[in-house]
Amino acid sequence: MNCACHSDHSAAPLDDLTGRLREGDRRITGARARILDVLRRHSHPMTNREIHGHLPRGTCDLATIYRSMHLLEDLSLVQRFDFGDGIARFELVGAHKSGHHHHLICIKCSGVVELEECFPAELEQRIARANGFTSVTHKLEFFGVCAACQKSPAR
Amino acid sequence: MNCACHSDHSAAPLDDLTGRLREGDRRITGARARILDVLRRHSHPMTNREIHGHLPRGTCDLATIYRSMHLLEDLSLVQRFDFGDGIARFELVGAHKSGHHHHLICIKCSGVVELEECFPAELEQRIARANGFTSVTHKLEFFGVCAACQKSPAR
DNA sequence: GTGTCTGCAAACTTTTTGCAGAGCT
DNA sequence: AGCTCTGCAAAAAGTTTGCAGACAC
Repeated sequence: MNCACHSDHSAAPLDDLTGRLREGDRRITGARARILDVLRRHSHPMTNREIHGHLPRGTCDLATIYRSMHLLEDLSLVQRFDFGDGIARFELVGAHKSGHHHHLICIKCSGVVELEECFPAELEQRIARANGFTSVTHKLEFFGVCAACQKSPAR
Repeated sequence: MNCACHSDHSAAPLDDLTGRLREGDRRITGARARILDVLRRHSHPMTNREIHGHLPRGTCDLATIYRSMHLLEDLSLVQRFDFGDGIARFELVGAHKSGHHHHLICIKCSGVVELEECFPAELEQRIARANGFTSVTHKLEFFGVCAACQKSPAR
């Protein structure tokens, strides 16, 4: 597999966790481990509320999840996605070979497909150069109707 | 360029306004005309708060702008964009040749460049087919550092 | 005149923040 | 023990909604 990342992705993110947290004088807490646990069991982006809902109730405050996601994002352990509804969604980095990827979302059932395809790099380069921009990246998500929802008349 | 849009966007939006509103038993009101006026003077996506700020104060309530944007969006007179910060932005359809287009946004100064380039249509087709999806569209925005901001050390 | 719109105020949602006590090392 | 983290509650910020009066046709 073509992956520019140097770390061993087969290692569970939890293994990296200790080291990465230590660097920043951060602690390994029950809440953070539990959050990563939920993310590890779901291969698609989740909202903070969804993560909260998948934790045993009373186990972790919603505010703690918001704070944890900021931290985990800074540590590059999770990636933030935006499906256009103004609600942040997070996915574990390493669940897919490369951190950068996109999604195909069903507008009926909200089902998500993880995509390998990406915006052509050399076209992005051309756009950047043509406009004098540097460090150009992109946000890209696809929306459509999945096979199942095409059949169901209602919904 | 690869643009899947079939409609003719060259007609001025205001000309369409009367007809389109009539169809739905809607009125042409001062507030709506004023909002379109502001949008016509700005070629980049604006937030509702920005639109509100550009209107003579006391002229139009923020709630009215929110309601108007929903209406104008339904009538396809305005297009909604999402720059990833959870704030809706709107741009007049017809300000650019094709309704469907994307932006290149400076992460330092928030400057916006309107782009002609689009995600390759036949690659999108392939993604749709490979996953059994139909009616596939996409949201795509680019982020980088503009020429001016590359020079200014601070900021 | 009739039905749609608007302003105002209140509610709702997502996200952030202050603070005191609990937890990790 | 020392500093970080968490829960709770309150506060931002964007957006939506109910209602009575104003306005378009």
